[in-house]
Amino acid sequence: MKDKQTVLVVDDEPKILGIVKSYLEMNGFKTLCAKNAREGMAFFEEQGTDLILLDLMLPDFSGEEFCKKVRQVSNIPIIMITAKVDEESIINGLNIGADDYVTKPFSPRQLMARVRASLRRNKSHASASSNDGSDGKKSAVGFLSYGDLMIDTENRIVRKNGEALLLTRDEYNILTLLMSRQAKIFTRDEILEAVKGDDFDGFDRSVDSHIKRLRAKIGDDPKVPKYILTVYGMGYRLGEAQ
Amino acid sequence: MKDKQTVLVVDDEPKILGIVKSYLEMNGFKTLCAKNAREGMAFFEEQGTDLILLDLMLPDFSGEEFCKKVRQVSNIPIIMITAKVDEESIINGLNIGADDYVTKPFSPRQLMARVRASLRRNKSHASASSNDGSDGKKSAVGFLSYGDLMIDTENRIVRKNGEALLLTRDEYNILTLLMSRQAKIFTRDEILEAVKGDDFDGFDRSVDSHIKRLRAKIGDDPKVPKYILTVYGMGYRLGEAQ
DNA sequence: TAATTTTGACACAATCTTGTGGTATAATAG
DNA sequence: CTATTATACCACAAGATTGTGTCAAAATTA
Repeated sequence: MKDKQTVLVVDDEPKILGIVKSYLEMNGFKTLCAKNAREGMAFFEEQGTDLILLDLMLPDFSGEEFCKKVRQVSNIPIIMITAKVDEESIINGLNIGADDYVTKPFSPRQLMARVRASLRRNKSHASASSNDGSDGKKSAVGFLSYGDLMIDTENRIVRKNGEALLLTRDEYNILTLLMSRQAKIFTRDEILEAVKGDDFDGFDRSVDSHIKRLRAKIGDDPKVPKYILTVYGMGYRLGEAQ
Repeated sequence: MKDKQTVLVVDDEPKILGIVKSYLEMNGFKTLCAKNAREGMAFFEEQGTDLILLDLMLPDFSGEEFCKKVRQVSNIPIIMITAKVDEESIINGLNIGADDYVTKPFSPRQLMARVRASLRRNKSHASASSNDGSDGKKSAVGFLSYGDLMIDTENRIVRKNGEALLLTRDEYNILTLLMSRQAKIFTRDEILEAVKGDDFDGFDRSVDSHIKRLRAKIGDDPKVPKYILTVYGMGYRLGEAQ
């Protein structure tokens, strides 16, 4: 079903190169390792890759230039690797054409998540991706729907009976999460992880606040919810009242 | 349906040990606590664990050595606990074979998320889980069925003739337990242990209450039960009247 | 910087769930 | 058949969980 995807890693620290390589390969990717920009360019031009992991601090010429050069001929995802302190370069990097970044030190989990996300995002642009909907109703690519709710995921617009709702970022993300797997019960932790990332250290109850606001906006009565159901002791899920 | 998974925590700070322990146990894990590497090795060798949480700064021999030793014989996930500043050791740790890390201070959520993610990842590599169905009917993964009852274990939905039943958490867990091994007689103690954990200190009688409520919800007449049978002097089991 | 929006926390009320005692009923043993 | 033991049932209290209003902190925008 799929050929192994290739990731080019450009970093001058051999340690990081080694770690990243081994984790990528553990996760089924083919890797090309370059210890400087020149080498990286060579790989990129000769072999072709599906994604580039790029340290911005390189010995020969800068990651920025590398990034620019690649962007002149290709749209493949580029993920920067930077030190956390260096916010300036992050902003700059994103400006120049990188798709995402990870800050050192990063966990394998984090890295793989970013890599997969970038590849997914890129794929969906390149080729019509299937809707992945697990046995749900068929729907057009880029749309999620449930009842009279419809989400245009491409443009982040939520409509109820055609009328656009003004959702905040988190509200939108939560609703999209629930809609993406309509039967599944999402625990508060899962919701927080999906929406805020796994280093959020607030309370579970903030999810309740979001759900409250969401329900209000989509016109769902908490006593008799039609959309967002509470599963006592577990979490929330989308579905019809049972 | 599931044995409790065991996590070995190796840390010389009693405070952290205590906190981690309590959160793990709250989340349904069995924990082994070791305050130094030697103790940890002993636990690992004698008891076997599913995951190790390892502080890299240990009094006797270093976490690195510990990690290496474990890696010589096992692939179980190892998550490092490190101080935030110590980037060097993080990189080093990942190099040596740790799977992930959390930096102090960490939130319980974060910790649990990492633990679960690591276990999930490891499991999917290790073995395809089977349906375990003891000579029962074949069924799709994620479903249990008996008569006109069906449980979608993925989404925690119980249906009778297609109609969803509203079960509480404990009711659901008990029913799932009984359904998971249809012929087996479960004693009240077994039921309590499976549902409430082994530190529950209530009475057996509460199981009766649950059974009563369950029977009412699934439409089972206690005088002539079709689903949940009482085995006098023993407990309960699923099955047809004898 | 100021104004506005968004978000997280908290307290309290409302709701749901569960454990328990007491008693009635049923099953078993003698 | 009676005594004994086990289970069913009920009502209610205790305990958990969730909903909501409010407010302050944080983020965003002007």
